[in-house]
Order: sequence, then structure tokens, then C-alpha cells
Amino acid sequence: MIEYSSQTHYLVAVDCIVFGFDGERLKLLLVKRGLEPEINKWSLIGGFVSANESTDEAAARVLKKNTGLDGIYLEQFQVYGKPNRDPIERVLSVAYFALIDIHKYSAQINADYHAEWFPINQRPELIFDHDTMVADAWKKLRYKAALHPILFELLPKKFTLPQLQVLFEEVNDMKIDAGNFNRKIKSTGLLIKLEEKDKSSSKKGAFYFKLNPKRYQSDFHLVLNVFRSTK
Amino acid sequence: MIEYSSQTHYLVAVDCIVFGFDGERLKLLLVKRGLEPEINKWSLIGGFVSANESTDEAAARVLKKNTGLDGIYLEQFQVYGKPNRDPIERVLSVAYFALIDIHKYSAQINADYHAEWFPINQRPELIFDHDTMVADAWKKLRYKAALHPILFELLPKKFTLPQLQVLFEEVNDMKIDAGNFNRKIKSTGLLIKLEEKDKSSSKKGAFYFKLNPKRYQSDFHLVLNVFRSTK
DNA sequence: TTTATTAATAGTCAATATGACAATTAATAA
DNA sequence: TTATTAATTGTCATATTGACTATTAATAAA
Repeated sequence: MIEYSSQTHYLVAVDCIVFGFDGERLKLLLVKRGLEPEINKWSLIGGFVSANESTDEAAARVLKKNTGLDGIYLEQFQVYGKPNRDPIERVLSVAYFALIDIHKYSAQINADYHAEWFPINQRPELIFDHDTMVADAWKKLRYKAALHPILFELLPKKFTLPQLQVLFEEVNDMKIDAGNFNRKIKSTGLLIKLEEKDKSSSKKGAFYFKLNPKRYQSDFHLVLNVFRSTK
Repeated sequence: MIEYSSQTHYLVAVDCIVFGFDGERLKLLLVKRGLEPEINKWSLIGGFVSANESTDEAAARVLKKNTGLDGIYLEQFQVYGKPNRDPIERVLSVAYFALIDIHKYSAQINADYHAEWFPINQRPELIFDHDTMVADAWKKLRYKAALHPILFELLPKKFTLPQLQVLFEEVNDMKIDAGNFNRKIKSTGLLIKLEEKDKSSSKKGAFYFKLNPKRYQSDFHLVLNVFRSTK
């Protein structure tokens, strides 16, 4: 039988940058690492790729194990392949970012894994190159969200325009004019207005919206430029 | 010494989708594979990642070996990690797309590797999942080029607006109005007009331009929407 | 030498999108 | 009843877009 005999083999891992939104802040799900080295230090959710699964499947499995959630929005964005990024031996890591509805998670939170949500700007120092991964993932999220309506993955089924606006502001780290934001979002046709109002954050109350079942428009220009700064 | 003892190790390769432009067509650099299995079949330029190098370095090395060129625009875009994508044993492939000035290449072409340029729409069938990789890379190129001025990497130092337009049309597979294209490109401030004209393709001749040394503008909106269809 | 030809380039224009800002509305609490 | 305030709608000058027309600069034919 033929073999690629002389070549070196490596460990391959997946790491997931898990984003959540609690209505006020963009958050990150971190876990205390369960194995040496750096045991008990904060790290991204990750694990080694098994022989029978693709990297995508490995990421979904690891996510399911740590959150209890299936069918999560998951996107591979970068391989971290420097020879010495892990001190024990060479491990290539395929990084994914995940967007989950933080409310769904709360109901199923699994204390066994010592997972915890941190505001993205107040996160603890992470092991290895995980800080770089977080920075890269955040940048990628901003980029992608500027062209595609993916931030809805972070919201519950019903949400208000002010909530959506805060989310956009958090992700892009800028203030947005409410009037222009409303006009632009509505013009995309992605939202359906509901009867009900949310009165928890204002006297007037804000109408709830839900996502139009025809989620993504093929033309990504639709959602383009939703968030230029108000300067 | 600590080890991640029980985990499976894999081979890791890099594969490069190398784009070129001859003034008329978008092209792809392919090689005849030099090892079993599928020896002598057309394949992407690739190779295994060595112990002492990152995946980025491996891609640059493989590219240098097959083209003689250094400092090429290279961007990692996807990992192909299905368990059975290689029939011999599991190999994860980190895919990169590369943009090179085809004229620079021609001078140094190396017949030793049986490399050949194919129009992207008339390429031979490729081994393994390389056809998928090419499709994905092309899509990624289109996407990226819509937001960043990377297509200039495919052109010589001096080029005309009609040449640039043909390139944009090839990459995006659509016709573009010449007047609107000129206006839009000039408004980016990326180009510097030269005295000289190219008269090889018209009586009037077209002015040469060169790229403004301040290459990339940080604000990617600048180059945005350069190429909507003229319907 | 004049004229027809043609690609390159410049100009026009209506429709739309943008960002800044002002005005109105719907509820609550004083 | 009124003051308050977030949510929502409206206004407007400016910029951008795509479609289209006009001009220009050269060559080649007459």
C-alpha cells in the first residue's frame, strides 16, 4: 500500500470563539482549561479533531459538549499553524467563531465545564495564542456583519430595534444615529413588525420585530453600509 | 514530560490556488502531480507542511519552488478537513489563494514542474477536492476584490484603465460600463496617470496608470461597489 | 489631404442613498 | 394635567449610482 511515509504528522485541534449578547454588551464564552499544561487557566472552547470527523464536525461537537446547543451558527475563519504555539508539541488549530442566543444557553448552562460569559472588553488573559484568536475573530465578525445579516443569530426570536441597534453599536464599537438606523434596517425587508411592545426600557415602549423567514438575501449589498459612523 | 498522548496525528498540507491575468483572461496555474496516487494528473500547487515552518511559510515555500517568485500576495482562506479527502491517508489541507503578475512569472517559468496556465473556465479536471478549492477560491477572490484593491497584484506596474476593466469583468464575470468604471476608479485616488499611452489595442490609445504608493486605504468602503452590473 | 472609423474618455441626468438633524408620538410618573 | 423621555417619523442638502450621450484622439482608407 502507498504511504506518504516520510512526512511528519501533527495534532489538529479546533478552537471556538463563542459570541453572545445580553442586551447590553457583546460577550465571550470561556472555559477553565481541564488539562495540562496551563490547567485551570481561561481558554477558548476547543478540542482535538478525532479520526472519524471533519474539522467542522469537531467544532460542532465541542460546542455541543460545552453548551448543550445544536445547530449553532459556526464559521471557520483561520488556521493557526505556527510550530511552537503549543509548548508541549506541535498542534495546528482551526479556529471557528460561533454566534449563539445567550438566552437559550442560560437555560442549559453546564457548570461541569466551568464555562463563563465575559464582556469582550473585560475578559481575562487567555492561554497560548487565544488572545490573538479572539481579536481576529472579533474583526472577522465585524467584517462579516457589515455584509450579511448574521447578528440576528445573537438575538432572541423577538427583539426591538433599539436592542438591535445596541448590538450593532457593540460589535462595531461606535455610536449610530437611531433614526438613520431604523430607516436602513427597515429598508432591507428582513424584519417583520409584531403587535407587541417591550416596555421594559422606556415609557413609550418599542415594538418587537421578528426575522423574515426568508432570512438571507442573496445580494449582500442589501445590508451593506448599515453602520457608518455618525461622526 | 507531558504529552497529548492518546490523540491521533495527521498529515497537513498546503494547496495554492494561483491566479494570473494575461490581459484577456483570468488564469490558473496548475501542475502535473509528481507522486502517487494520481501521479501525472493535474493538481494545484501544494506540499506537506514541514516541522520547522508555519503553514504560511509552507505556502510561500511551495510557491517559490514552483514559480521562482518571492513576495507574492498570498492569503489563507479555508481548511479542507474531511477525513477521506485523500485516499491514502488523512491529510488536512490549508488552502491559500495567490495573485501573481503573470509577466513576471513567464520570465522564470520552470518547466521542471510541468506547470501550465489555464483559462479558469477551461481548466482540466483536478484531483481530490481541488475543483472545489478552485471554485471556493474564485468566490473568495471576487468577494475580497469587491472590498479591497487586491486585483492590482495581477497586473504589471503600468496598466491602462481598459486593461483594468477587463480584469474586473473577468473576475466578476460581468460586463461593466466603461464610463462609470473610469469615474469610480479615479474617485478612489488609488491611481496615478502617466504621460505614456498604450496604442496596441486602439487608435486613440489609452493612458497608462500606476498604483499610488499609498496602496491600501484603511477604509474599505472606498473601493466598494465598483462593479455593479450594468444590467 | 480629407474623411470615416473606433476605442477612450468626459459629460448629463434622474433616481436613490446617505448622514445630520428636527419634529412628533406614546407612554409613564410627578 | 403636565413634564419627561425614549421611540419613531420627517426633512433636506449632498453624494453616489447606473444608464446613456457626446466628445476626443488617433489611425486607416479614400
